[in-house]
Amino acid sequence: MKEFIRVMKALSDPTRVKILKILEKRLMCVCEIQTAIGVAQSTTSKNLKLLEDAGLVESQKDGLWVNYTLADGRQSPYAASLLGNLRHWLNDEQDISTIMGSIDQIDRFEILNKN
Amino acid sequence: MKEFIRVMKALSDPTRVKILKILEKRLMCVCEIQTAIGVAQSTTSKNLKLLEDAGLVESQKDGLWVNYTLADGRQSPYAASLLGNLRHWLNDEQDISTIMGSIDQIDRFEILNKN
DNA sequence: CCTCCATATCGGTTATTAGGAATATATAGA
DNA sequence: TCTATATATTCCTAATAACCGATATGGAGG
Repeated sequence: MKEFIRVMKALSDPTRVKILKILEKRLMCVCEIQTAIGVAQSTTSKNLKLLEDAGLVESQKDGLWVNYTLADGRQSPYAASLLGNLRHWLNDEQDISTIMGSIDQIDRFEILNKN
Repeated sequence: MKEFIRVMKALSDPTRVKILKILEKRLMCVCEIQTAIGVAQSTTSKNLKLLEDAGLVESQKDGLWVNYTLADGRQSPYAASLLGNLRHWLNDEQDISTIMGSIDQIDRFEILNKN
């Protein structure tokens, strides 16, 4: 039950759903994701942690970067099923398609974090 | 997006998931559901409203009773898909199977609301 | 060792949510 | 019309969640 609830909770926030949708396109580091969805770095990081705990995304360190991808679904059947559904869902949403269209212009080497 | 989020939010609470699981067995009125899951009447009613707004359950008045059933899915494709998945999911959970096993002993004509 | 940079974590604030008790609504029956 | 009953709604409280700014962590390079 807890595992199921964790997945549903992770999916019940627009910011996190947006993250999952852009990761359908390609692997991204935290700062690229942050740029794409437009929230603070700490918020991005925390949301990614929630998604990872739910088995929806996976991370891999690469030097200073941490690259996130959609999970392969081995950790949670609920996550696997929902990730599959999400591929067809929400693609027509204005919100989502705008963000997904902007991804090609996002490049980690051009991102400077302003503090 | 809002529709999707509503469904996910509705599914991210154990009490509401329990309600959906017992409705897989049969149509039930509010007081039967309340008895099955063991929360206050107002809580039951409120959770049913959330489930109905998400397109996961439907209600029909029958005199004083209001009977709830799982929705047919016409209102929301997200709800339809998740309801389908839920049928196979969580059946082995201790929590769930106990509640589902108790349903046969619940009868609206034997329920007295103690205030 | 010192600094820079990407990411993670902490602290605090505000908004949302779940729950119960009490009250309101509506239907059925005397 | 009066009463009893099932459900919905309101009000309040406690717990949870989302967000940001600030700080901590840890790898890379000088």
